[in-house]
Amino acid sequence: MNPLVPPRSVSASASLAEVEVEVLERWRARDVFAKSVRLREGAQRWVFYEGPPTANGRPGAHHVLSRVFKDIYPRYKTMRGFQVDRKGGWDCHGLPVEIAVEQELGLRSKTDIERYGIEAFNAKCRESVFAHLQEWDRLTERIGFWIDLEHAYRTLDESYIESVWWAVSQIAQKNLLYEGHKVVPYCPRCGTTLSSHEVALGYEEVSDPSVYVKLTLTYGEESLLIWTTTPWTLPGNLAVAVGPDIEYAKVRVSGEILIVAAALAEKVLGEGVEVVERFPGSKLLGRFYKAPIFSTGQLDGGAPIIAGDFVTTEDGTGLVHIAPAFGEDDMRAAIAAGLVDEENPHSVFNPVRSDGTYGHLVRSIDGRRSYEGRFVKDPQLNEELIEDLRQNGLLFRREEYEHSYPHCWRCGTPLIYYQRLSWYIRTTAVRESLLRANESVSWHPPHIKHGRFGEWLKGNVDWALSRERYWGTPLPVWRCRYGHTKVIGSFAELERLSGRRLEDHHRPYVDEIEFPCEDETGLSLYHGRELPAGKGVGVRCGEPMRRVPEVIDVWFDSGAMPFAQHHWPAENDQSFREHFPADFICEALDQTRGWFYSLLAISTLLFDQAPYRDVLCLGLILDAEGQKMSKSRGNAVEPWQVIDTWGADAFRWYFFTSKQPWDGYRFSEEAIAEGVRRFLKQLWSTYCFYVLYAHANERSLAEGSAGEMSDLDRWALSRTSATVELVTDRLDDYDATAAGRAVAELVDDLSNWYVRRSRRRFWDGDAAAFRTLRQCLIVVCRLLAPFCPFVADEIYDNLDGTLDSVHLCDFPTGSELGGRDLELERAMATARQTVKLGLAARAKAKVKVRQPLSEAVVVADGRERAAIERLVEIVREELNVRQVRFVDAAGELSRYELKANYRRLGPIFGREMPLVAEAIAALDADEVAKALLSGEDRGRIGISVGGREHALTSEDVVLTMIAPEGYSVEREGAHAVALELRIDEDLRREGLAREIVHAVQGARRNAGLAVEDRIVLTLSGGQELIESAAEHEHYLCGETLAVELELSSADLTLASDGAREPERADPQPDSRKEGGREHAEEASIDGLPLLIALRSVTA
RNA sequence: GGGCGAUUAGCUCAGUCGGUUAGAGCGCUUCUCUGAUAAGGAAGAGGUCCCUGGUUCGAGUCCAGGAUCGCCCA
Repeated sequence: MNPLVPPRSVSASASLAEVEVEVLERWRARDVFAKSVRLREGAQRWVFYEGPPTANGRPGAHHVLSRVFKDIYPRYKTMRGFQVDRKGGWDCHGLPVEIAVEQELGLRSKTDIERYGIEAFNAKCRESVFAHLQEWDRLTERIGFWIDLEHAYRTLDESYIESVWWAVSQIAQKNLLYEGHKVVPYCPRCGTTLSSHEVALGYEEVSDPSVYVKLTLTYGEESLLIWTTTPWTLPGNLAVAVGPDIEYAKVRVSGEILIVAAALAEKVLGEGVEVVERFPGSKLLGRFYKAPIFSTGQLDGGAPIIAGDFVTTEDGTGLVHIAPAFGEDDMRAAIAAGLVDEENPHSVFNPVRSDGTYGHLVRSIDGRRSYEGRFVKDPQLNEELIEDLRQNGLLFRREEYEHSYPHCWRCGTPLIYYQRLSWYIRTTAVRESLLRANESVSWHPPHIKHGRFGEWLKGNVDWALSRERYWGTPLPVWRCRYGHTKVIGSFAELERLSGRRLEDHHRPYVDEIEFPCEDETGLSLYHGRELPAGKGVGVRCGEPMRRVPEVIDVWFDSGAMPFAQHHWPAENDQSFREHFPADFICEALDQTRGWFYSLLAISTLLFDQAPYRDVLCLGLILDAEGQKMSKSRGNAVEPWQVIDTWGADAFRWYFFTSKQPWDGYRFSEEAIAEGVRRFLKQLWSTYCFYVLYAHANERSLAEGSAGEMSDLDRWALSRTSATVELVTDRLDDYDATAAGRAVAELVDDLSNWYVRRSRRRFWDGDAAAFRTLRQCLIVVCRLLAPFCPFVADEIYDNLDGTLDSVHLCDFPTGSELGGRDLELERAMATARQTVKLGLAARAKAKVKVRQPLSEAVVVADGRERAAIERLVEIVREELNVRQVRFVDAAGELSRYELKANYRRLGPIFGREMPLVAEAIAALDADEVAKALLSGEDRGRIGISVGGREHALTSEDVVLTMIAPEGYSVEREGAHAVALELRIDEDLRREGLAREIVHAVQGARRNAGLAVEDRIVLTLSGGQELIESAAEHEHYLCGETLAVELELSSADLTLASDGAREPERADPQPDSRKEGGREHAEEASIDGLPLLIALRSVTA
């Protein structure tokens, strides 16, 4: 078999989407993915972690985005020789699943769920998780994302849960797990806290009353002026916070002395207020004001002024009312000031009940009226509270305040920030380790590291781990009535303690497990209750332990995947160690607070190191108008539509090359179409060209003629090697964009330069040309394999096919094609530049390229001239001139313009640079050019600026050539091309012959002939045309594959009734077999009529 | 309100170490080439490099402030 002749014929108009489906079939049949991994067994590992998606929704365009980037680098690394296992994963737990089920079942609250039954509810969740699994699988395969879904980890699996439990128990052992009371967004109607994601769904612009309240100091006449937009929180007031470094002022206002931040005095109290005294906030610390504000039975007599780092002078008064039960800042400040015990939830005064109404303690300021049972966000209540303040002389002013405020996205109730008990991981204790671990990570783009992610880590707060929900990994904490707690780290341990083994450790089953408390000393979570007799230190407690009701935040699930996917440490020790840490992960930018963080936090807590080395962050996909895609807007892209129309490779190519992935995308089908047209089709067409001509020349190629390598061949190989080097460098840096664009440029050069310039040789069956193009195309396929795995494999399989798939090949190296020839690459660039100038000169003179000209005069010196001379045949043919003549700097065509080279001289002369430029411009340009270019007069030409002498070298100036009059000239930089425009008879007739050939080729095409079909040709027409044809008969026949040529200069009378309309390609494919079918058409050349009649004959 | 990013031709995007004529593709106009191409080539029109100030001999590029958009957080 001849390797130069591909087995399959191909169609230039094939549908790539259909080709892809065939390739997929081949992958399945040949088991290529598994083989590609197996092939590298024992090689150095390169580890990829799959960030698990949830399969309870349909996959969208953004999933395609992340999945193709998750695919390209593992493919690349595999081809580079690494063993890259790709274990899939599914995120199975969490609120999105629960919400979907709630909607399906028509449940509206937690009470509804509990009435329905947790067991049945969770069973529904388990089903719902994989509702769209099939579509996910289908899409994953169709876009060529190679990942092992058969052995995917699933966060709901028993083995996975056990590993998560182990992690929690480890963290507990390090004393980093605690139950704390923090302020969280809470929907009083639904009776549940909301995650930050849910909160973000419900922001609405609202107008709330805002009040300025005067609080008189316990010692002294002055009053603090505070500001709040939530009057209902005032009964929870425990303190006022000031900024210790902020300047405050005592201001006299209608007989009263008020204290406000100095910077805000005029804004709040009006211009020209009388400032009595200025002092720093630190002077207020430790003083007290009269409290409580409303009658609550707390704080008899007064409350303290404390420090708050969050206090600003942006708005308000610079004095902030502190109600620890209702604000995170408030809580932190109160803890810092020692007003509240972080460990003890009962130390916080919270006057609001869990349904959002005041408890019995809240009464009016005078204590006569009770506010018990009033809903705190009720506008009417707030008006009453304000009126109460006014009547008691505490209200300074009341305004309306417009701001965005979160509402429950399910029921629309305004949320309240509310103190709530939940379980926390003390990540703040390892903040430094987190930052250190982050330092070891390479982020793409780099600014994430110290920007978004680094900033987030610096502001780290403890991880709120628990959720008061149902469908999740149960929090493995058991507790007895005395507060002794036990954190279970394995199923075996639970079995040992309880004597029971569960098949399913989800709720509600795990909730039923009880065991006697073995605790003897642990009292850490025992709050203020008296120990019963006989339960003191050193005595076994023995009380039944029950699991706390919470489940674990799903982010902990996915963050535990490095070990939980292997069921480590219970088993697979080696597997885990071989796959930790990951070399590469890739997710969208929104994961900085999600998976990127949960992975890093858990890994740092357990192993004190980062779990990943390189992270690629992807941006968002916006629609063509720059709007975020969403189902409700109706602008979401349906991936299947794109794939069915354009193919997966086109989709992938768009994501890889249209822009840097982290910048986000403005999605448009036109952009994908352009990628197909400009790249995939161009590559495909080049490939089809090769196959077509290889088949046409099967016989001569089979004879094994070696052919002779030309400079163009050597250039193509070197040019390809250059791209290999660049692509490797860019992919190593996770820059698929630049890498892909480099491949596209190579393909463009191969198609529009190498092939175009080599057509003749392919026609003649020159084996060297075939060998070169085949080599280049195969390397292109190997370069392209990670990007467009389908088309790359299709072309490889037909052109080479040594291995079962291109994906089993090694990635190409720069040296395998014989390395670079930099001199030749430069020379070709110069030659192409010369051609460009020559074509521009032709265009300017309005002389068609088909008309030969006698001479092109090229102005070039030294290296440039040598380069063009080396490739002069290419330049000559491309410009269609009989000869190329050179003139150099000393020649008649050359005149120069002289400019200073700022880049070089700037640093030397600095501020004198303008003078230098002037001095250089004043020199005789031609003189300088001659002197410098000849290289003989180095140092002779100098300038004098500011008393300094400087000898000019050729590097110090920029010489630009000016062309003289009389030629059609184009120039750029230091070289120019002029054309001799005089056309003599000889040239004229050759031009006409070329026109005739062109017309006959058109007729061949119109007749529907194959490129290799021979013809019998009859031409009749104007005398000049026929004479030209006769003179160039050999050329004409050779070009048009005419085995017979009949010429007739008989005067043509063209049918005016259109009876002789040129025939179009015959739609019946069998017409050629019979041979001899006539085709005739008329053409007009330079105003002369020409009748072309041809008939194909069997060669 | 805070953090991060973006802003270059009608559209989509490049722009290296700061260097004096800011590029490419698409689209538009004119011309041209073609024994593979849905293509290729040449010319033309099209720019307040978001704004203001600063550093510098010199700023699309560096610094500060601001505007607009996006994301994340509050």
